Amino acid sequence: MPFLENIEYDHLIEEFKMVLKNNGLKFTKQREIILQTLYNFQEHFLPEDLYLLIKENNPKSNIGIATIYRTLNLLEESDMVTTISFGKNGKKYELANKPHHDHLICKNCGSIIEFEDRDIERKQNKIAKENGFILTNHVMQLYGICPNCQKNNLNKKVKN
Amino acid sequence: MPFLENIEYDHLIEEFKMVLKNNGLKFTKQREIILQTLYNFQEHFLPEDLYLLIKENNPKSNIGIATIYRTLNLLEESDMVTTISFGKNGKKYELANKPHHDHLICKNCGSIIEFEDRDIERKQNKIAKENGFILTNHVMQLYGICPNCQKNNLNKKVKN
DNA sequence: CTTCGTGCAAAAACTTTGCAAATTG
DNA sequence: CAATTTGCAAAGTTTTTGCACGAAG
Repeated sequence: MPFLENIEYDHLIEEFKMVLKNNGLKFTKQREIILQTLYNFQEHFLPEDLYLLIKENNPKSNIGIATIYRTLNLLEESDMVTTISFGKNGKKYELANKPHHDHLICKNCGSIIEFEDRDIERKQNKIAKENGFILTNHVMQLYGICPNCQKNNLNKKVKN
Repeated sequence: MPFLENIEYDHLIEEFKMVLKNNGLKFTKQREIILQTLYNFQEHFLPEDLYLLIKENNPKSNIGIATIYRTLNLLEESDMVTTISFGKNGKKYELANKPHHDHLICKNCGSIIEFEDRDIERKQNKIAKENGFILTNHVMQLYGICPNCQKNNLNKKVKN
């Protein structure tokens, strides 16, 4: 059994159980598998992706796509997952448990560098405050060409 | 006739015509109205919003929703509009011709406030430079609860 | 005139919902 | 046990597509 002694994961499950308890909801096998899968694969999932991955990794669990949707909505409402939309692909879900990070993304090769900057975060909080917002999270992605790709060209479907 | 001597708008149209010409496409009345509406209202539109607004402002044009979708996709592929996708509200489109700005988004009602911050931009450039990236653009979205939704206590369906 | 674009309606894709049976607390 | 959850299928939504006619170049 993998991940048996994973404190971080255990903590995540506890947090989930707490959300459920506070809302009179139940901790089911399906909800556990979904959270576990989000944790183990640490990816950005479309509901469909998650559904297929779970089908593959837990063949006997037979989770319906409706349950995936219901659980992702629940996790989103309780801020346990965040959503990002990368271009045309629609909304993708990822666990919100990791320490916050931003992304520097190469438009050519797709490589990603994660970074964190306290000054920017402070400024963001200030801006939110000035607008009366209670800030819950943010997304910051810087797009460009990485050092490796600076000699290459990229193609466009539609020419400008 | 409003907007008759608007150089900025004229430039936008020229840019659009260039994209069309470069791709062997045609400059139609419908495409013009869509671009004009995006320009005049400077909002974040769902396809449906745009459709209804155009129906209201250009009753005789009778543009179909399919044309809205097709044109928005075309504009997106040619980088003339950008999109934001959030929550149940789906993907919103806005013209990309305005000076760069970032977004403060209410997770509850989906309302969007634009802002711009030179300090953050400077810091972003610095980070890119430190990593050897040539920066082309960025996306920064701050998510939270807007003053109005805080007041109405609508902000949490699920308790943590 | 030739090619592309459009509206319409139908189809596809995506998401939610009603329900009876199963599971959880 | 009572209450919630589930899978399924059906019902909503949203977005795309096929087609015949109209418009643009």
